[in-house]
Amino acid sequence: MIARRKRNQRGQGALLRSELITAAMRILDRSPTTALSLRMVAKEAGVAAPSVYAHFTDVRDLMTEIVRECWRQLAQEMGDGIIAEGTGREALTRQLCAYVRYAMERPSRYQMLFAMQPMDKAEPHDIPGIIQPAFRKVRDALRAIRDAGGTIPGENSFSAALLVLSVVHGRIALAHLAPWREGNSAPGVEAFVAEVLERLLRP
Amino acid sequence: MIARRKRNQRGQGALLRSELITAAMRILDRSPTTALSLRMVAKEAGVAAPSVYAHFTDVRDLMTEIVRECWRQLAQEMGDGIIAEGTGREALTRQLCAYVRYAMERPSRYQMLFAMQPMDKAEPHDIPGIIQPAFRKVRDALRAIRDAGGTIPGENSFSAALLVLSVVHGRIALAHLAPWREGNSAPGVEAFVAEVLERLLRP
DNA sequence: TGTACATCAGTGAACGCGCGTTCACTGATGTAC
DNA sequence: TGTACATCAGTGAACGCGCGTTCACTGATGTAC
Repeated sequence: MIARRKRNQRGQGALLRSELITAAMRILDRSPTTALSLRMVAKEAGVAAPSVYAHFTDVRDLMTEIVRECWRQLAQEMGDGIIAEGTGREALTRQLCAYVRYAMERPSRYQMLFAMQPMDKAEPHDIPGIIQPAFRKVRDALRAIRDAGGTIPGENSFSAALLVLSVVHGRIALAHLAPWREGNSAPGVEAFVAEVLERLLRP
Repeated sequence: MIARRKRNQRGQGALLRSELITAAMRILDRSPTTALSLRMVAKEAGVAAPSVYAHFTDVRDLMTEIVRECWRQLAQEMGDGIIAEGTGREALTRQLCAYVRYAMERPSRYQMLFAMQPMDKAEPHDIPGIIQPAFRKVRDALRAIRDAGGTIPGENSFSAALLVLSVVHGRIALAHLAPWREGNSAPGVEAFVAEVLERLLRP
């Protein structure tokens, strides 16, 4: 049983918002599913279901913010990888290995990233905005490689990043379908990515 | 309203099984969602919910067979592409274009392929078996290219196929996140794949 | 040729469940006088 | 310093819904005699 939560102090009501999101992360890390619900998240946070409405307009808003948080975390772990010194190519490799590790160690969180249905054309959608933190990191690394005189696979850093992320995500998705197969472990996929990168950055 | 279906003749009860699966396909083609339910499928087939149990042990069995059918169709469309004559490389390109077209024109069906959660380790799972029809087609085409003296990207046709399918699936998944963006249309993705293939098959 | 019966394909009602959302509320905490 | 009051964070009960699954059943169709 989840312990009943102590209510926030006056003026600190907004804290519940982030507590709800981290509760969602705990659920995702614990179970191999993408099927989150508002009630599950509220329960995990130790709060009654209606309390969610003080911080999110509806269940879709909640889910969107959870996905956004997943992308933000992924981008951050990719960023952490790049802080260490090294050439552009090494930096890119570290970045993508961080990406693969995130995806393989937290499969449910990763699957959330791509589970979002594109919304109605009528209402404003900013899936690109949600994805950008991670995409930009790869594009910038490729740009650095090109500016240092290296070869990148594509006309510009944008299309090169699209290719690189396609192959990395595609490989991860296939690995997730059959995680028990040899080669589909985290190190297996990392090795695959390193090898492909080597091939793609060859002049 | 779905018309109430005429019951099958005696001895033809098994027909309902395939009718249920094609009903599921109709739902997927009509709506941009992967959230199928047993009751939705039964209703679309013009049948009461309990009737499903004569042909599938439970909802999971039904869903598994629906996914299997999606893979089978995909493999078939890829096969149709290869019947025409041409070099191995042309055949592979046509095959992958068929793959891309299937994914872009029937996004919900395509998303089903990857929405299956890997099942409990305890029970037998044959996701690889489900995927194989499509995977083998690509591997065989690559094998033919190599046997004809061409270069393939990887030590053997299996790892080359893994690379090729990774990049194709990855690109499609990214396109599906933002289908309204230029370049994420079916022809845009087909062009991307053709370009990448050209690069990967270069000696 | 007629009729009783077995089989088969499928139904209708019901179950308990979790879902998103609403509403009026509670009770602690700070503020004004 | 004491007290009335407003605000704030969150609750409990209820709603209607669709879900998967069960059960006893119905009614058409073929078969045996």
